[in-house]
Amino acid sequence: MTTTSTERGSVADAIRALVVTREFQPGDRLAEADLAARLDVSRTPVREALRQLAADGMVEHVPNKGARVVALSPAELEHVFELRARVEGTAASAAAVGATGAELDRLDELAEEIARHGLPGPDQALDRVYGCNADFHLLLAESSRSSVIAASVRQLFHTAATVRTYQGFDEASVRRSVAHHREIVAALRARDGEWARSTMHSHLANARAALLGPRPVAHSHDTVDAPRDDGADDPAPTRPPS
Amino acid sequence: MTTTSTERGSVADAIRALVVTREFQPGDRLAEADLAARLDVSRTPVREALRQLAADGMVEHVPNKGARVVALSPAELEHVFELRARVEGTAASAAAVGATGAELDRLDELAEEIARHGLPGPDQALDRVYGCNADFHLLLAESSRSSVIAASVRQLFHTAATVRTYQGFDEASVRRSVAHHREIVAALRARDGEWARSTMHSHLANARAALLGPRPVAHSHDTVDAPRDDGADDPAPTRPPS
DNA sequence: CTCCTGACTATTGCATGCACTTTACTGTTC
DNA sequence: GAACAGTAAAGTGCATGCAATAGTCAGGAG
Repeated sequence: MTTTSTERGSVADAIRALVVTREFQPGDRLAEADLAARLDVSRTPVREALRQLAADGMVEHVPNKGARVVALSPAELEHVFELRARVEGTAASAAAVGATGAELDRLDELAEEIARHGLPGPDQALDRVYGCNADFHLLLAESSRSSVIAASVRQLFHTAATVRTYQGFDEASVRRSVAHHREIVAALRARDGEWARSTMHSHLANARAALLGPRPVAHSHDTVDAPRDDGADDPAPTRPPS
Repeated sequence: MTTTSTERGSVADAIRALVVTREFQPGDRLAEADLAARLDVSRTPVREALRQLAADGMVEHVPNKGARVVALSPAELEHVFELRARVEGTAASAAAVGATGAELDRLDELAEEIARHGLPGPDQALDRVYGCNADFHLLLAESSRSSVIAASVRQLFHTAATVRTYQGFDEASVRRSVAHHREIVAALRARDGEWARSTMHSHLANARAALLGPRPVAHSHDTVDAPRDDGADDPAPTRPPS
């Protein structure tokens, strides 16, 4: 059932997978000995991976107290989407210049796979969308030909690893999202960086709205500081008291 | 001579300091045993710190081959400044809402200290500016009240740890930069997020120009792909062949 | 002279063991 | 019954040792 060994994949990836599959939920402690036993390695590589994940923002590390899966508040999720829009928009713009033909072909494949597994139909499999979506966004970042951009995208993407793609999306949001992936590749093929950037902005605004609901209106007299989160059936991402 | 022990400060910070002081230059190998001896700890915490720094983007880690200080090409430095402008602009905007009085006071102090050590005069000490500037930008990021924003700012800032603040800046650029720090705090005190954001944009555009020279003009017939870097006397940041 | 092959060295990757900190429990005292 | 102290258990932090891999150099064949 669970992959019983690390199998040449890094320990950090294995732990990320455990978080993505909700085996560890936001706020859960990540005990080193426990992870070491699960992944069938010693505590040493586990500790290294946890430090790495902590720097990535997926895990919170407190000295002498261990690591926990980060629990993002709705306000912080808003920030994740804002930063992703800006950073991945830049990535898309740079990828319009730098992407190779092979990368564009692979992005096409991934966009189609996301469509197959995301849209209603015989092949729908929402639990398989997360991986394809991750591959799409991270490959796009690589296509920017900039290690700096790629690292920033990776960090932000992994920070939101607990947000499962398309889970809780309404169908219209899913259709828009699927269309965005295809359109981004079209923009890249046209070598139009601004087209790619703005489509990426739309893509992430759509995801934000599907997960978090309408944006809070600053000068309204109700719910000034608390963004809505209807539409998302995630467990309330309340931050554990530090 | 060198700080002979880690003294309660984390090993990662100690290694960062070695890079900032140019004891290790971009492209240099970071051998675990060597660092362990220098910092008077065993290889284990050194390895953990290197993984962390690799996730932060300051160090490049190749399996079975060890870690090297990242050498950023001029094109990647351009990307660092673009992303910093977008991400730290967002941080400044959020800090205008969230910064506490104590944080604003500390930012004021840091801005003044940067002025004292950066501007010509009896207290000028360019080598001390880096630390103050780092404190300023990282504290500003903390003031955003968002761990996500803070982590992104940290990552981008540390990625460019090899760029020494104000070294090679002409005097006009230094004066602008000093004024920017003060103006940003003024904008935060006015709780004006857009003011803070745009001043931060100017601040980083100024730093970019001082270090990298005029931006390449896309549709010019000369130097299309190679950004100028006159004005910076840094050693040519050529990327080692991978 | 060049290229290939082999062993040797240096360095990384990982497992294990011990010391110290934190936490939870239990027994005692007010 | 509640609060506190002392102790035991659990878990992290770090050092050390061994196995495995990459890099280096010497030797020999073409």
